[in-house]
Amino acid sequence: MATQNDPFKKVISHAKEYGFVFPSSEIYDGLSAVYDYGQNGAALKNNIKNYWWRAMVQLHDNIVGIDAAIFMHPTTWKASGHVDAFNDPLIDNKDSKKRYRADVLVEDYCGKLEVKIEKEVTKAAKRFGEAFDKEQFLATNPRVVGYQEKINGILKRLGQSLEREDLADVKNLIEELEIACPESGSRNWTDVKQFNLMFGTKLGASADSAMDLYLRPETAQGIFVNFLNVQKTGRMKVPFGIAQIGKAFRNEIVARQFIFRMREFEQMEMQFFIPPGTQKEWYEKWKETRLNWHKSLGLGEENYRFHDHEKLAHYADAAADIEFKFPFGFKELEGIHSRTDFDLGSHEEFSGKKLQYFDPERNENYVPYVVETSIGLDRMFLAVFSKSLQEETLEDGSSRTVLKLPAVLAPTQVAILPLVKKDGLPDLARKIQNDLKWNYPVNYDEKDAVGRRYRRQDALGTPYCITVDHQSLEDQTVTLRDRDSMKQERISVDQLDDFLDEKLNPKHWLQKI
RNA sequence: GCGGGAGUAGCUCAGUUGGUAGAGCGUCAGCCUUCCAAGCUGAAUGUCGCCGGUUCGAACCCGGUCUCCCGCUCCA
Repeated sequence: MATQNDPFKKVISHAKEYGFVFPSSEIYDGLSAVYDYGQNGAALKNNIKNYWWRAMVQLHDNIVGIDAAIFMHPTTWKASGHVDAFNDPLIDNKDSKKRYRADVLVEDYCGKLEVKIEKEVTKAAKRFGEAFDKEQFLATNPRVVGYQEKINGILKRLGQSLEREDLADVKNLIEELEIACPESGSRNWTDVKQFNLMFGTKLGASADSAMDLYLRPETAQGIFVNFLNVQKTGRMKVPFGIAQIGKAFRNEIVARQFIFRMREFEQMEMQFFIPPGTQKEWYEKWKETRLNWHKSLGLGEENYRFHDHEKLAHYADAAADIEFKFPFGFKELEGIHSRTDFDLGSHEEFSGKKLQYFDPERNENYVPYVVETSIGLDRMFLAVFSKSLQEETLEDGSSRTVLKLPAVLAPTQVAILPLVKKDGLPDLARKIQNDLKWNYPVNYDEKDAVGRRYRRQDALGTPYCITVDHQSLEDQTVTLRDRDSMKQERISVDQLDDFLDEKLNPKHWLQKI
């Protein structure tokens, strides 16, 4: 891209220029794929969190929220499967510059051998007709047996090498098998390197007593390990949910696209514990509920779609993404996963503690199934921000930049502007500001022509501007200007609270769900 | 990590064959103003990403390095 007309580039520079998102440690040239939220970004982000928390926790009497630590006992990540699944041996082809997973290359090679076996079977089946005994053929045909032994040998060696992290041997294996790059046909490989998607760190100040830890790669496990704590102390009855907002960390090989994929990111998720066998129904229910939450913000229904996973993660029996139309296309915004009893079951196994629920209706103990909703807070921020940023051409042919944030999320919800900064107008404006600031984030501005101030507020996404003029001094009315329509109406000062409550109270927004 | 592109004021960018930086917008102070940016006056802000080399002299040439963007690779 790199053209200044690119809408995504506009998003990034607007985010910086107006105090929403800054590159991290910018005075030191920044840090790759790490960003800081500025004064307006932090406010917007908090408002998004709040909107989610209200919808999920406050409005559901069977969902509670927790805040688990980022550090967790290392065994957590064995139980969750991350230690295995987040470790990839990668190898580059020096000629084609393509990167592959080394184990996948070897497995693909074995796949080709299996195809050869299949061909032999097909040939033989034709030759022998009715009398063909497949089992016997597989066990006795020397060529087929040879192939099969080779496959078994390769996979065994691969497994052992990966087990002891003997990456040199994985490379040897690739060379011995003369595996070529599917793209270039070249056999000019780099060494195999292990990529761990989890960030490691140490607990304990002295090196010898230190314990290896990971920064959590997902927040979900903090909920699973607290399942019983919450269920018992909260007297929760299945079905119930535990929600959490928090940071997670993944050492992505490539982190890109501004705040869409960061190495440090924030998730808002809820794990819903249900009786085994009811997962299908709850999965559908949460898919719908979550989509409605998104729609309630009014960013345009056409910007959302579901993407059902065909290839499922190791823990899931159904999974879908809610995708949003970002400036760079439809991408995952939120995931809804039917996680089965994988997590709790696995933690039972590794911890030796029972993580079960006695269901009085069924009169039995079971490990609850889980349906998860997990939304990337930074992605949600980007979705809201990028969709709201608009360049409008006005009737007179001029243009304005306006950030049409959902009013309920705006960092500043009301700006108070004295028409001129004399004749006592600022005094009344300040008085109105001091009244309103108890309920809303309010901004006061008296510098420059009022039209310019409107545009400034437009760029910040402030939905309402209140202008105090000379008439205000006489009859206690002000003009109230709407960001999106640019229309103004005169309203009495003592009606402001009612008007703003109608427009800004999250209640009215959440009732649309 | 590989390949390509790029880094000059808060933003967008200019900078002619190497002679130590400019514009517009924005910001700040003030003036003028009764309702939708681009009236007036004044001001601040850059070690031209960083380090090194060539040169009397480097934003410009060379080497290295960092960061960002795009495409691969990876991705619960």
